Amino acid sequence: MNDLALEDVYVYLLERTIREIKRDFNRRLKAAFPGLTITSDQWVILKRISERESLNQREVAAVTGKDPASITRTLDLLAKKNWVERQDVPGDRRAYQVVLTAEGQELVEQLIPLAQATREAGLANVTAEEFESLKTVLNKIYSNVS
Amino acid sequence: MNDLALEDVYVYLLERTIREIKRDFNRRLKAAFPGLTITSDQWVILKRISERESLNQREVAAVTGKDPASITRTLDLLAKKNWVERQDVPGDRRAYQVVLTAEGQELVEQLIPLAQATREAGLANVTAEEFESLKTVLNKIYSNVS
DNA sequence: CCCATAAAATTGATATATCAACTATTGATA
DNA sequence: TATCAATAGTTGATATATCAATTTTATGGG
Repeated sequence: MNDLALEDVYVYLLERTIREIKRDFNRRLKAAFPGLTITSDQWVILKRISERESLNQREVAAVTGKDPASITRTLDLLAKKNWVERQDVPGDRRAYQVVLTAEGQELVEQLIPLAQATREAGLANVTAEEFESLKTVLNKIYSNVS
Repeated sequence: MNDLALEDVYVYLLERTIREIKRDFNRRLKAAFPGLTITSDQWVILKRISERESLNQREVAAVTGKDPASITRTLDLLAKKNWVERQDVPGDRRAYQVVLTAEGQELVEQLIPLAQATREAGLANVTAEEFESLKTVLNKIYSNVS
């Protein structure tokens, strides 16, 4: 990082990219569903929950790549909005099963096209090879530093 | 994002990578300088300031890719630790010039090798072509969503 | 069966991000 | 030159991340 041009500071590029992706998602959200307040982080959690029969918070953390502590707090928000519910797990009183409410289900269905469009817009003109390379490099870096 | 395998959710890959890079930096920091408490975000700001003769907070925001509001608050922390100083700008009473203190200078000098090592470790076994491709794709995505 | 240890979730402290509102100042222009 | 828009910075509200500590419950080995 010693006097590198900004474009060679890959952490900077990564952060900038993520920031803009999230901003893009929020913009689209606001345009398509004015009045709806959901963050992209909340969306990811809802979406991942919707993909499973049942999962506990630990698993939500795993499938979203987030910290269990963050999950606890974000689920509180999502529960307050009546999009998710914590249910007791038979046989393990430490854990909760996290499920979408009917309202949460409906919301996810509504937002899926927007999420897909956002993804496609982000990857427009990125070739399949480039995308593969992106994944390869990110995985390399990830395992290098893990 | 519709039922994509996790590894194809590139936002997930990006976030995961950044998170682990920062964690790696913090681990190395703690190992090499136990007792020193500086976050990787603070480090980036210090380093960027050290590279210029003088810059105002707006410019600090620009060269770090961070929000002016975040810069204000992080500079407060850095000033409290006596690593940076806000100086009046002659001719513009709205702005501050941000400079490192002697102590801040020294700290930056000390940490540069660690930052370089962290960078190199992260990019180990990433080829030059792969790195170029990474930059290309991130820039493409960035401009797609901006 | 007991106990040590692990696991699931929560909480607290702190740092950062985002966006909007706000203050103070500057600059452009009518 | 009076005014109004733009700029630099701060602040408030809210969301999220991280790490450590804590609580409650499970579990495996003796």
